[in-house]
Amino acid sequence: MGASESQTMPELPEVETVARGLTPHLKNRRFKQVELRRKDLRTPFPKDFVKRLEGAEILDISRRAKYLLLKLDTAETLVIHLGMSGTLVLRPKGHNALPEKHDHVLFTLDNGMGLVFNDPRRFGLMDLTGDLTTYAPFMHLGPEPLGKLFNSVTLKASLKGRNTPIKTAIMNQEVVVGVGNIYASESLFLAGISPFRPAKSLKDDEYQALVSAIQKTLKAAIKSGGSTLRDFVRSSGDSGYFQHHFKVYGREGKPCLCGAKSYILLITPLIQKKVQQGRATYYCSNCQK
DNA sequence: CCTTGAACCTGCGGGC
DNA sequence: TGCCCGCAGGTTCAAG
Repeated sequence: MGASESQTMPELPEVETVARGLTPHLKNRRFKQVELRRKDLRTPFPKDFVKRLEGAEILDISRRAKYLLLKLDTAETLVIHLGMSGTLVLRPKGHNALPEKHDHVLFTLDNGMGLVFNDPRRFGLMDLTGDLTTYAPFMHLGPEPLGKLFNSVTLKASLKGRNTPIKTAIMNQEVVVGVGNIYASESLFLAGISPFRPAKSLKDDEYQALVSAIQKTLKAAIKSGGSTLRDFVRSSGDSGYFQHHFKVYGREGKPCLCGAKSYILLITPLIQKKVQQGRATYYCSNCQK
């Protein structure tokens, strides 16, 4: 039937879902051919990019922060960031369709399958590195939100003295990785914390509530992505995985789910939207203090 | 060091 | 219908 595809929108759960979805198709395959259809994305492709990839075997597919990592048998790792609008699309063997608009990189695997990187806004990037432990773009990344290094103690410590709004703070990849504009709003709503509070001003139990909320939100989104993946085939026209069950994001003017359950309030609280640091924040002023 | 705002780029939808 | 504006899920850099 249709092409086998990887559809993504790029916060941690989406990148994680892509990594998991690509794994059965890419693991232990080799890049037979790589074609660049332009010389750069957000950054230039590294020197000899094609030459360094062609013939290499993909040993493992993983994720760090919002980056996809393809470990190769050449002692290098292909680093891919999807930016705001990047997608990786798998094409079945024999699928000889002409490249579409914004198809920037065409990979052909040794079994004939294709992998296409499409990115209209070109905020994505691809790079190759031999040593991730000294890879400059990763040196200042904060802890993985689902790892042991992310907890109320470490979060509080990293936000000490910070007056920046807590919503902005948790989107800072040096504080914790993977949380983007959607899940920042969602997590703060779940934690009952106002996005406008200074980052340093939370009480200990609030840092704990926020850590738990971030983890719960991201885990649920990953689970949702995985269940929607359905063997990695996406019907065309589908707008994406997770649009459906956001509690606050994109719901400006709609009734808050918590408030709607209240028998005490005479009016139903509505979700509000405000711009913080140039990004839309959605929240309920009744539920979040 | 901390914080904010702008820049990068294209497409889409709403308002007039 | 067409044009203009604002907005979009990320990251980086400059300036205050």
